[in-house]
Amino acid sequence: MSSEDPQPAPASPTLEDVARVAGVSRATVSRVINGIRNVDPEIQEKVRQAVATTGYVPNRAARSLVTRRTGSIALVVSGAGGEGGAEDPFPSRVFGDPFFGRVASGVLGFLRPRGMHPVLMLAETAEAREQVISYLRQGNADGALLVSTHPADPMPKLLVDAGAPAVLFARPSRPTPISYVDLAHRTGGALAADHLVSLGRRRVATITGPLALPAGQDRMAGFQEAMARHGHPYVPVVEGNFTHDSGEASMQRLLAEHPDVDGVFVANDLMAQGALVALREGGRRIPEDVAVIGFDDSSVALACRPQLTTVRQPMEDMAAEMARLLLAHIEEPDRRATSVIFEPVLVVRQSA
Amino acid sequence: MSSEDPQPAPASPTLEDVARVAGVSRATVSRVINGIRNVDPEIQEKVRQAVATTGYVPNRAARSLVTRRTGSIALVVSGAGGEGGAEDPFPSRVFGDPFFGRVASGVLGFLRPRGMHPVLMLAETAEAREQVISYLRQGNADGALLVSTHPADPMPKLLVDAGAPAVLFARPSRPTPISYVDLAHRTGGALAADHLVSLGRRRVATITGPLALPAGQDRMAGFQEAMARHGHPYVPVVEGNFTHDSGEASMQRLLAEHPDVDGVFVANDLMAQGALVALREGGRRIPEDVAVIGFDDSSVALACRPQLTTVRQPMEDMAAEMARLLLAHIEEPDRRATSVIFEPVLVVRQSA
DNA sequence: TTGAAAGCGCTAACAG
DNA sequence: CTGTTAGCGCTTTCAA
Repeated sequence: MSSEDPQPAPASPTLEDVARVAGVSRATVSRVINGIRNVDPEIQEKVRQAVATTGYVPNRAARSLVTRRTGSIALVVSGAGGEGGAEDPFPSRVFGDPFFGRVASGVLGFLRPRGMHPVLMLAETAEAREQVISYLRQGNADGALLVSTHPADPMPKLLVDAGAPAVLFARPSRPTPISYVDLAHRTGGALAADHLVSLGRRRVATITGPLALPAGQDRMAGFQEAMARHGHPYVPVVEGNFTHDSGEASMQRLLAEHPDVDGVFVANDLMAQGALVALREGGRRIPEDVAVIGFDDSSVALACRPQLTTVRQPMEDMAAEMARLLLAHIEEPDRRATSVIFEPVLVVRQSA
Repeated sequence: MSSEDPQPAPASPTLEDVARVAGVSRATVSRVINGIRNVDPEIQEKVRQAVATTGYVPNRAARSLVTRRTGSIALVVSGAGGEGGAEDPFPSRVFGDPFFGRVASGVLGFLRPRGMHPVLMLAETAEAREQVISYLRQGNADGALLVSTHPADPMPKLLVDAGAPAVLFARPSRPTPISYVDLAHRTGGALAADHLVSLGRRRVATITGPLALPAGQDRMAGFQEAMARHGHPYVPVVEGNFTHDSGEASMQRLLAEHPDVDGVFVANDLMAQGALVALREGGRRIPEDVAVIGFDDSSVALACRPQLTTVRQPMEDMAAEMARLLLAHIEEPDRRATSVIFEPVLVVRQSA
């Protein structure tokens, strides 16, 4: 009541301490803490008191050791590539992409209420990939969520071989027995085509993503097929790589080769932003002269002038679904690989 | 040599297994694995062999339990706010900001070679903040890196009170005995002023960040002071909030109130991008009619047309320094709080 | 230089 | 419904 005894080491209290204070056994305290029934309500109350007065928090390492669960999952962003130069801009590039933010946000939203946490990892070199696998094998994380940025990414196979629970964002380029969440990219492309046609555009073209990527292929194919259905079997195509600059360059090429183009479907918003720049420099008014449709509905769609009409990918929902699937795989290790496909929707703004 | 015996459960090998194969004790294997000297080279070799043949990887939970180290650190992005609506866009917003990507990238670059990993956490509500503290107390992470987005953020104090090793990005608004890494914002503002003056601009204005934030204050003050030194004691000011939209709106106001403005210093690139839009709509040519200088040198600076002249903040280096400081605090718990201030540099492009 | 043994803090049978 | 008893896999004195 007067002075504090100098505690030599305020080592955090353990189950043992709580048990002593509550006058019960460690096991009982453990039961109360883990919400296992079959504990006398009165004793439960006494334990809760003791927890409060001691300021007890369970030690996760000790718990993990026996439960073989960590409550963490790895959130892996992978590329391909063997070595990667000393000054590889890969990390900045990928985390800087608004894409990643939405994935992180969706994952966190699902994981957090469940007391789980994502550990950020990069897997862009062979060494980094080994590190991820080893991390999982050490039991640092219960499973992995993988966002792959390269068609030749060896990571999916490595995860399968390691027997680690895992879920991919997007279908792997090579068939792999692994769960994934994806978007109906073809439908997205078709949505864009239908809208351009309904706007009366007839001389349309498309700037695609990397065609080695299923998403790149499918957005283009969906667009072409729908245009064909509308009686336009031939659509000029320029392949981009999803960056702002490639969008600008591709649009310049398109303009040079097809100066009369009146509508463009661009496979992501970042490239569409670049395309807008090229169009303006080419003296085109948007959407009067050329209508532009992007893809993703990322934050840049709103930053564009005019604001981008775009095919929305519900990234947060997709990411949450990935987390949900992963937890299911963790609960039930022999679960079969599943895929969940989301439907895109067209968001009409000012560019088309 | 012919067929594989069906292993009932290929439970991962333990130290015990390796010891048996190598014909030594657990303790010796442990020593070899942890690189402790005083082990006979021959035995070392034998152990290494055994590790290889068994495919052993140390179990981190077991190790943590005794070492009291996890090899993880929390990377916390915090706001303020008590509750946060059901559909709080905070997570998307913050992770979508190119800012966050660069921090993550810098942190990862430093941590990875040291075998440590960041766990992503959000702390935007009272509940979430408690979760972070509890996470640290449970020994899930050895310390925390905090990126605060709000001047009234209670997180710094909570961390100090919890006695957790922690390092902040940016000086806390309220004096707090905690280490942080920051930028010489005043110098940055001065750099912008000097450049505008050297360009012959005399009717300059500034769009600031939130003035409740030290960074917002300091960038403005540095700019004003330098302008005063150049003989321009009065500079029109409009306060923005670091978003694209607020940049656009602020510029519109500036244009209405000071139609003859010929130079603007905008406190971040995102707002500068918005300002560019407003200027173009106002019929101004950039940089001929109005020179614009941004701040950060984020990816949007390059996406702007014309490309933004901007004050570069070496985010990746700053983030790496945060990680370095944090590890120092973890190694040496009684270490005094330190601050490290980085110098900004002006990156001249086309907008000024 | 090496081994034996004692835990780290917790959960999970198994009795009672 | 509660307590006793084994460990989980590792590091780390302490002896030898």
